[in-house]
Amino acid sequence: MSVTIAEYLGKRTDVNTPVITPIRKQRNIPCHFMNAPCDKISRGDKPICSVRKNGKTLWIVCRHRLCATTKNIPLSDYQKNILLSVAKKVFGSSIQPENVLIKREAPMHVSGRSTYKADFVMVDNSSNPSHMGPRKAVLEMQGGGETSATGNITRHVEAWARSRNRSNQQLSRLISGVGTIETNAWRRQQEQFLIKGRIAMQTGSGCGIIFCVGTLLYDYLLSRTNTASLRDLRQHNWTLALLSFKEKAPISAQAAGPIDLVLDDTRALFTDYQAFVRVIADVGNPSPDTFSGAFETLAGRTVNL
DNA sequence: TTGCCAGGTCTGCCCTATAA
DNA sequence: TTATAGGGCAGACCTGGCAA
Repeated sequence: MSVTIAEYLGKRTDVNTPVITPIRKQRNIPCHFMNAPCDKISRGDKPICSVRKNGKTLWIVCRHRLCATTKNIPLSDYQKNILLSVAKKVFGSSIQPENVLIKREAPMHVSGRSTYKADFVMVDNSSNPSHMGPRKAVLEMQGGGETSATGNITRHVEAWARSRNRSNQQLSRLISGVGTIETNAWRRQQEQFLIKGRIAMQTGSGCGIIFCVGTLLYDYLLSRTNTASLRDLRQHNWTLALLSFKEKAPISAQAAGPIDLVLDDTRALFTDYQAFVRVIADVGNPSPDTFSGAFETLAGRTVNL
């Protein structure tokens, strides 16, 4: 397993120029994707936005890369474009920006004192909606997640920063022993997906949930579930949309700067939320050997069942 | 009303354990 | 060696409570 660094502080590494400059820990270095400083730099981490699994498929490793949810700062043009592309996909391509309502980190109340937060709540506020799906939706964004052996990435970046003959090519070399952890990303999202989706369904008709992920996470989810039984409700009253963002163009055709992300038409699922939850829960098979064989009693004796 | 603080949520970083 | 699974930790950010 290996990865390459795809973006460093909003700059793709697979172009030779301009040569990327290493950034040391400091505050107020702007993030390319939101109207706020890069918080990785401010806390002393390396400003890696995304990596490529085995040098190929993009895996986002910064929470702000796909679409930052931070409140009380103006949405950047980049965020607006991402959110509008989602709105067009779920509410219809004719929807206008002024009819897309957004709430960031919206509280979602569960029993007891606990409160979950929806990354976004998105509302179609147009007077004559041109779609059959929900007009209000919880929107969760998870472009990627963690990698294993992050220390290897840190050491790789530090060696690049120390190098006298520093180049983008050196920064984007394969880092071995590092893998993407789709399992962890899904593990952490699963609880929120179940609870926030449930809240959306209970809130009333016209509410749905949209889950935006990256290519690797989309493929991981579908490989773990039997979605063949799910009805395609794209043109009907879907309550769950699973969408995937991918790179816009082949790497060679890209200019310097950030990697463009677009929704992947080949990776999109519109279906019934409850049916999808059943499919998720239905991955287990009977396992009689788990409940038989050698056991130990609390007194220290071995018992075979 | 304002400012401070504690606590909660979310998520990336780093690590270990285990099995194939 | 690689893939998978999971735990501890830290930082950013937000909310609610409380005192001034």
